[in-house]
Parts: sequence; C-alpha cells; structure tokens
Amino acid sequence: MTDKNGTEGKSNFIYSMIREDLAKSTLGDNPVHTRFPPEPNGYLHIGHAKAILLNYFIARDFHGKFNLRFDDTNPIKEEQEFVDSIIEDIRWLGADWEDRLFFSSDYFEVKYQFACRLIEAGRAYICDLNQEEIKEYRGTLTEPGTESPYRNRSVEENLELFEGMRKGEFPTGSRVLRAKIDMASGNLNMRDPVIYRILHADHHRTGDKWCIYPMYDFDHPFSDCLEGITHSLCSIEYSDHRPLYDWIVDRAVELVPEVVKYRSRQTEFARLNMTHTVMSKRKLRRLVEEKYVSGWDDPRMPTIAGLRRRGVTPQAIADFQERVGVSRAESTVDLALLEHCIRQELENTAPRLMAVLDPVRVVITNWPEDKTEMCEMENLPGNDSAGKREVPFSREIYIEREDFMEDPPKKFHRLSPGKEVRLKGAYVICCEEVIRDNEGNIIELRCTYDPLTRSGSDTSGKKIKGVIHWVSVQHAATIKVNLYDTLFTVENPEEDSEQDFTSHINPQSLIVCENVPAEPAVAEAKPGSRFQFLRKAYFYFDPKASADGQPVFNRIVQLKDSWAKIKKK
RNA sequence: UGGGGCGUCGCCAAGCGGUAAGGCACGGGUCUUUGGAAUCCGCAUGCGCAGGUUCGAAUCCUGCCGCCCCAGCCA
Repeated sequence: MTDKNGTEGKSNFIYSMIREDLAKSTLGDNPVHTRFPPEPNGYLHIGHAKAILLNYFIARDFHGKFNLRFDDTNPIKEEQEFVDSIIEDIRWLGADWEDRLFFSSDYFEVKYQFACRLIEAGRAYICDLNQEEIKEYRGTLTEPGTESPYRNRSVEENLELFEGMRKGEFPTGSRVLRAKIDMASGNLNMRDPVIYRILHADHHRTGDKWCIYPMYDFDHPFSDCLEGITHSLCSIEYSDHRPLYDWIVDRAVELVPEVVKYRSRQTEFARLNMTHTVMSKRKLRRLVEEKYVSGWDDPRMPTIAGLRRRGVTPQAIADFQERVGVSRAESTVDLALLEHCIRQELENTAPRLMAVLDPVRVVITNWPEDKTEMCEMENLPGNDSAGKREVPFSREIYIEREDFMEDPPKKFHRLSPGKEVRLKGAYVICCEEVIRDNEGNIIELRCTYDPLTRSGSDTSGKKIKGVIHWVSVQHAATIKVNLYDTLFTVENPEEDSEQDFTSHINPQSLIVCENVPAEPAVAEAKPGSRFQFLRKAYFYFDPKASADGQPVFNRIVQLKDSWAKIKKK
C-alpha cells in the first residue's frame, strides 16, 4: 500500500513513526535522514550490523539519506586503525553513505561556539569540583544532588575560564563545563551534566589542536542537528539520555538556529543478542587477548570481520536483520535464524563439490585397475546456467567413514555389508568385504559395482534409497579444512554470574582436517569463493589462511541433517 | 512512589476496541541420484496476573507481579 516508499510488509514501531512523520509533514522539506555513529575504539559485531542496516534500510526504503559519522570525542580511546576497520566492515555490509562520511571532530569549532552561547545564556558554567566531588554532589538514585558552589559564577568569569580551558591554561581534569539544568531531577543525566572536559591528549584527527573535548550527551544531539538527522536511532540504554538530548536540541534551536538543519529526535530500540555467543566489547576483547581465538577476525567471532572470514555473506546478514525485526523488548535471537539465512542464500549460489572429510578407502574389485571414467555432475542442481563438470571415477575411491555401518539400524540407507548404495553421479556399489588392521579398525571396504547403474543411463531398474559422495583416490586434490562450530556450548554463556563465561567455551569449536581429499575441480576454485561440499556443509575458500599456497576451506554452516535427528531417537 | 523501559507460541515478532499475521525452531506427509533443497500439513480458545469498562478487550482503566537500564570528566 505504501509501495511508493518500498516499505510494504515492514511493520515495526520505527517505520510506523516515520510513516506518521511523513503523513503529518513534520519533517518539512527534509528527507528522512539517519546515521550510524560508531566510536572508533573497537571492532564492529553482528549487533552493530543490525543497527547499521536498520539505519541504512530506513534511508533506502524512504528515499532518504544515511550518514556514517564517527563519534570521536574521546582521544584517549580512539584510533585511526579502528576508523579503517569500521569503514571496511560497513562498506562490506553494503550500507552506502555515499559522500557523507563525517567525524564528530569535524565540528569541534562550531561546538565550542555553541558552548559559549550556552554560557552567555546562563545555561552552562565552569565547575572546579574534582571528579570525586562531582560524584558526591550528584546524589544517589534515591536522593537529590547538591548544587555546585561554582554554579552561579558570572557569565564573564565562565567565558574567561572556558577560553582558558581551550587555550590549555589548566591541567587535565582540573575543571569542566557543565550544563545548568536540575540537581534534583530524578534522572541523574539531568543533574548538571558535564559537557566539556580538559584532556591534554592528541586526537587521531585533530592532533593537538584541542585540549578540551565535548562529552557524548552534548556532542551527539548537536552533531545530529548539524547534519540534519531526522531520526537519531540508538539502543535502549540511552532512553534515560533522551531528556538531555532534547534539552541540547532545544538550546541549539534557541541559541544557534543558523546552524541547525533539523530539530533531531532520538528513538531507542533493543539491541541484538544472539545465542551461543557474547557481544560485549570487553568479553570479545578477552577472547582475543586470552587467545581463545586467533584474533578479531577469527571465524568463530561474532564480529563483522569474523563473519566475513567465516564466509558468511553480507546478503545473508541483511536478510537476517530484516527477519529479526526491531522492537523495544529485550531479545536474544536464536543462532539458528542466522544459519537459516546463510543456508537459504548459499543453496542457490554456492556450486557443489565433493570432498571426503573423514575418508575410508573403497576398492571396487570388478573395476579394471587402470580405467578412469568421467562422470558429469551439475554445479548447481536445478540451475542449468551454472553448468556441469566432469568428475573422474576409478577403481579406488574414498567415502565418508560415517557413510558405512557394519551393523546398521533399519533406517540406515547408506553402505553396509551385503547392501547397496549409489555413488552420487556414478554407479551403485555393493559392499562385499570389510578389511581391518590389527587393532580392528576398518581400513578398507571391498565392493563391486553394477555396470547397469551408470548415472543418467541406469537400466538396472534398481531403486536405491541411499546416495553418498565420494572422491577418486588417484585423482584427489588435497585441501585443508577448518570445521567451525559455536564458540560456546551453551545458549547463554553469560547466564551464570558465578561462573566465568569462558568456562563454557566449546572445546570442539574448531576441528582442523588436514589432507582432505577433494575432487580435482577444487584446484580451479578461487580464494574468496563459496561451495557446498556435497551432503556436508557450505565452505569458504579463506584467502587469508590460504596465503601460503595450501588451500584452506572454512566451514560456514552445516547442512541440515535429518539423519542425525533420527539417530538420536 | 528515585527515574526510565519491557512482558503476545521454545526464539524473534505483527497486532493500535471487532474476535491472535509471519519467520525460525519443532512434529508429520509428498517428492528427491544431496537423509540437502522444494512442497503440503500441524503447532497460542489465548496475549505476565487479578479485577473493571464495553455488545465485544492482547488492545482502554485500576491494582499487582516479574525482568532490564541509570549514580564516567566513556560512548
């Protein structure tokens, strides 16, 4: 019904709000304008991806604009390295800020001017209380605060002091600029919040030009106004800051209307949590620093860099974001939903290949020693345009160890003594003999094939239920495979406050398989491409790990396995 | 009575006074040379609880209960 905006089917409180804004023309001539405001002090994760795509899709759906703006107001924590990685991640996700890449620090001068107007209007003052004193004067959750003895300094003195702060006349931490609001407010954020502090520290962009830096609560709403952000979306924990956000916006409109493009408004939504992982910056950092993972881009990490290296596609993440939806209720989304989105995309885009992760040798005794036959197989079932390939078949092949059972249950449709199974794209074989080593381990299966059962020209009339994958021993290429699983064994590693979350680390989160035999076509695979290793999982040709010439494939996500379910019963 | 939020199926989530969408998960059938995919069917007499208003309540009112966030010169 609102196809004009491409939002049909999307029903959440933010879209409703924007439709209403549009219907009532509250935006005036302004387009719907959102932004993503990361602080460059760490890596982005899937939770950020939700926020990025939410903001970006709103702009896209309502034909508006989307800005990328770094919230770089704390030089002590921020670094160029993170700016770079964040830009790379957001670009990869596909959120396009066009030519609107901004930095909060771009506006330091106009912010300083705004702060001066605040002082002149009697709305802000320089406070000489030290950090501890400010805390004491703030009061508690249940008791009102006390007014600072510096609260009623003259405008002249405040202006002079503020200028002195800018000029570097005072040491770090000696004074602050505070908004004069209400020390008795039930909302702690309104008890004369600090809006500027002295920090003699080099900034990654402005160098030593400034030694005073604005605080988030002052900086953010004003930056939004300067950029004409109509809908400033943030997570729920900022709800308490909204009155202050509005206070700053009101003062900006009142005191520096010439630079205010729009009277921005803040709207909060619940941030994303996901099962089987952790999302807090602190915990992710511990995983890296304590070497539970190989780095921020370890394929088990929920970071964008980790998901990328795992082989997850941006399209799958976007699909996930849209399916998760947005609300104000605290939520933890099942990892299974993300996995579903990944499978759904790869099902139609990832070419099939055969590889045997846990091989056992099969000798086809009635097949000539030196004969090789080529079997034609589809790259993408049901999609002719993806073409076909030739797979060599010969006397000795590998099959998956778990595809053979000596004493199978009734529902087992794979290979077992005296039973037949189809080799995908080739022939039906029958197991005649099991060869063991001295310890009783199966080391070889001796089978016979039925010449009438060649795939595509089967004249045997046999109805074979089981189909398994295989690789010709003689023609096999060798690859390395990383079998990734969830980093944690439990849905919520943070549930038990008594126990450290690292105690739930999954010891099997990475199983490395060296020398995995794969069909020769794997040699033509390009780093960065994705495949389905038939009947097993989707894999990503990891360009970073494969740097030394040995191809490495990361398991992105397993195929659904209904046999595993039957087996459990 | 510090302030601010949230409670609809196992997990997300629509719903905005007219008689509980959808997705994931789960269970079952069909089909299948991937036990994949596809496809069909099932899955909340009830929306935290208790009252009330109304012809009619998940939606309005009242009172409870539970959970989350806030006392950085972090964002």
